[in-house]
Amino acid sequence: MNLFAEIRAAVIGALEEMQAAGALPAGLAMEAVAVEPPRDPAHGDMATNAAMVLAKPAGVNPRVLADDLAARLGRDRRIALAEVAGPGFLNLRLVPGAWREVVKAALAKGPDFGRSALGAGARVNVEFVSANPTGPMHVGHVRGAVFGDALAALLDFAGYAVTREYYINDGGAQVDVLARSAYERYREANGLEPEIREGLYPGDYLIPVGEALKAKYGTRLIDQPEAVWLADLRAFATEAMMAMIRADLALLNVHMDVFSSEKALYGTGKIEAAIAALRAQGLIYEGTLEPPKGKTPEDWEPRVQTLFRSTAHGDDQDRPVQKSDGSWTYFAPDIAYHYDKIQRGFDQLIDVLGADHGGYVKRMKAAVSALSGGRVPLDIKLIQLVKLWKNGEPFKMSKRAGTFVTLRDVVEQAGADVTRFVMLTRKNDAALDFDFARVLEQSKDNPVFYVQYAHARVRSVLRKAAEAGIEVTDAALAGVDLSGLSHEAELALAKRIAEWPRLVEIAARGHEPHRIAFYLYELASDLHSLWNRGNDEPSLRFLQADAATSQAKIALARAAGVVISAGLAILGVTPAEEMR
RNA sequence: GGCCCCGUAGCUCAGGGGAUAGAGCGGCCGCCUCCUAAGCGGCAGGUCGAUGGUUCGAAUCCAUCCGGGGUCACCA
Repeated sequence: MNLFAEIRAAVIGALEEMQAAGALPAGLAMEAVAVEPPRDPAHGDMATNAAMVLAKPAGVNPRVLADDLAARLGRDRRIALAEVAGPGFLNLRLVPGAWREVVKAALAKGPDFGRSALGAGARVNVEFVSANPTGPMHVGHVRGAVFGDALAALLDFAGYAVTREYYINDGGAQVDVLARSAYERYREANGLEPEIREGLYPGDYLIPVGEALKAKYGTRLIDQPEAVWLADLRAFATEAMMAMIRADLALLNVHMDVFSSEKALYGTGKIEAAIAALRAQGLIYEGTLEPPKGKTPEDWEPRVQTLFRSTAHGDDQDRPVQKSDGSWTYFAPDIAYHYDKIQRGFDQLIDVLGADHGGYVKRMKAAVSALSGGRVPLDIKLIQLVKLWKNGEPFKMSKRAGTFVTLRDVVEQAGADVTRFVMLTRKNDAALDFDFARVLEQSKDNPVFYVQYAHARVRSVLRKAAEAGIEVTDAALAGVDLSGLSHEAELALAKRIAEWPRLVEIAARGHEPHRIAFYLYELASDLHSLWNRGNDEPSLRFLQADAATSQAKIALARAAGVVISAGLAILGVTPAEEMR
């Protein structure tokens, strides 16, 4: 039940009546008509801009239009008052019963309250993390992992068929480096001195891989040329790294549906097929790129390469897909990978990438646009940096110096719930400060505890009520007479609950899971506020002497709890039962 | 130099065509014999980076500029 959508439908219905009555011309575009909560509650419960938006195209005085609309909406039994205000807003005040219906709906639908049909089952592929399989995940990956997972959950809740996918970059030179690094650890496991040369991965995490290689190969590979072992070790070490990465993701409660391999695109004709598809559209040609404008690199020299005419689809410059020696650039398998996603039948693609991939956005969108004939939209969400702080000091991370903060470090210190919530309490395109001291403090500085506390308070009320012999199952509460809920503080909470389905759709449309976190904070605030009103006004406490009165108030609290828990589920955070 | 992101209260950030721009922290003043005070109420604090433009209406859209960050051809 989305009350805002329902009232909007009533507004549209009234406008159509006016068209039928000849008060408005036929064929008006109604998309811009909105029904929203006004910024100032004094203006009412909902406001519509219909008169202002339609006055000009209809050629009607906005005041006349608004008055007519107000009279018609006033007959709706859910609307107590419809009045024209300000520059032409139509402010609506709903009867208390409308809000009580929302509370009932929340209790009846439970965790599914707010679930939307917005996506209409459209298939969406969310690709995220895709960390190189060369070591454990570090803090830099955490935000993208949490964001992608929450976005996927949000889209699922909004009615999309979602696939969570990880693209394994196992085709490039970095896995050769990994294999050579693992080889040195293998030699070490056999009692030899490892030669961790400059450019190899020095991390301790490869020591167990060396041991495993010894167990598998014994001493057979020692002093053998690279050509003998490179391919095998690449596969072995990559698999070991992916096992580690899966375990790291599990610590954050992130679980992928599909792992796709870059390597699997080579030698199978997939890259060739993707490039051929572009070539068929005349988008592949041999040519020489202009040097970058303004600042030409010292060693710039013109080169003839195979280029993708990405400028035909909005890019600033055409992009090479083959190097001058004929081998593929990194871009070619990426094109093939996205082509594969299109061919698997997805209606929408989303890539979650680090902000350092900004320069990559236009070319990838161009490729997807060309390969799907403009059918499949690609949204690329760039995740800004996380700056680590510890006790007010910037916490520097350097692979070389060995001060390497892993995902595991973060989760083991802060916990998955806190980590996830904090990472999601910010827009993806704004940088995020992550202060260990503050996050570990478990104080009110930390919004996750504030929201958790609200949920715990609801659970506490339910426990107390049950002890007092009041029936508080969701089924019982959903059938309770709610007419006792009439105080403005109680209705304020019900109104916030009513915003939840609308908020879900806004967040899903914009691919903005952070809106869920901010909404939950506001909902928690309303609950805490009502709770404290009970200190001064005993009639506002949830537990009353009379069981029936208690049930109505508890139904409201429980409805808030239902929404908090549904929202936290999208964020991947466990709701707290109690905070002791 | 090109492209992308950011610029809103002392600090950290929401709001991204709508009415008098919000929250947390920090500061000041209050609230526990009462469902958990990890909470609540109040006060102070703003030329929404700047200038033009579009619009009935701009923090929001467009242009230019100024700050900050990222990125820029055989690395993925």
